[in-house]
Amino acid sequence: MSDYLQLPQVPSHPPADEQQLLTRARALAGMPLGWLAEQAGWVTPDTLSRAKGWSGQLIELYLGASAGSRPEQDFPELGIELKTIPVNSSGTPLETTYVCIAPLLGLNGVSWQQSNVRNKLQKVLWVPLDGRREVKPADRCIGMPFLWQPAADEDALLRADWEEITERIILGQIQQITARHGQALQLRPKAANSKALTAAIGPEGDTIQTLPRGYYLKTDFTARILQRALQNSW
DNA sequence: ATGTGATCATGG
DNA sequence: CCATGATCACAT
Repeated sequence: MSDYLQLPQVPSHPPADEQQLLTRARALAGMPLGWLAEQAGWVTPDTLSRAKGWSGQLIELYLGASAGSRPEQDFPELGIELKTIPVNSSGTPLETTYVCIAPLLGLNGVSWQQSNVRNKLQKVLWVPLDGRREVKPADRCIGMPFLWQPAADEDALLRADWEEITERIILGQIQQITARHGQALQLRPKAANSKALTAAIGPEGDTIQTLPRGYYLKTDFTARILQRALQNSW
C-alpha cells in the first residue's frame, strides 16, 4: 500500500540499480512541476524562455542524477542516459532531443560503435512531460517514464545518419550540412549564439573556424519511440 | 571555449 | 504552421 502512495522525494544518493531508478521515475508520473519544485525549495519560473533547462534539471534532482555538465551519461554506473521530452496532449514530441556535442576533428577511423551518439543512446530513460506553451510551467505534469534501448532497425537508422554526417565532416563539408540531413539524427548549431566558433576541417583539408554543432534526434523518430512505449503499456 | 540542461522565434 | 537555426543559463 505505502509503496503505491509514496510521494516523490529528493533522494540523497544516486539510484543503486535500474529498478530503483524506475521506481523513482514512476513516482513522478502525474506530478505538476510546480509542486515538485516547491517540495524541493526551487522557484518555478513563469516562462522557460530564460530557464530552458529548468524542467530537465528538476527531474535530474528527483532521480538523483549527479549534477554538473560532465560529458557522460546521467547515471554512469547504470549506463543510463536521462532525457526529458516535451509532448502535446496526444503525446507527440514538441521539440527535437539534444544528444551530444558533435566532434569535428579527430574523426578518422572512428566507428559508429565508438561514437558519442551511440554511447549516449545505448539505454535511455525517457521522461515525457507536458510541454504545451499555453500551460504555465508550474502546471505542466510529468508523464509515465520508460526505459528504451534502440531496436536493431532504430540502431541502423541512427547509424546510417551518423555515418553520412561524419563522412561529410571528415571531407571538410561541414558548411554544407544542414538540419535537413538525416532521417532520425540531425546536426544543428549548439552554441551560446551564432558568433561562437570552434575548429573544423575546411574544404581544402585545412583548419577552419565554424559554429559548434550538436546531434539531435528528430521528432518523427522520438514520436515513434513514444508511441511504441504507449502501445506496450496497454 | 566546451559541455550540460534544453526551448525560443521566425523564415520558408 | 512548424522545423531549422539561434539562443539562454550555468558548470567546468
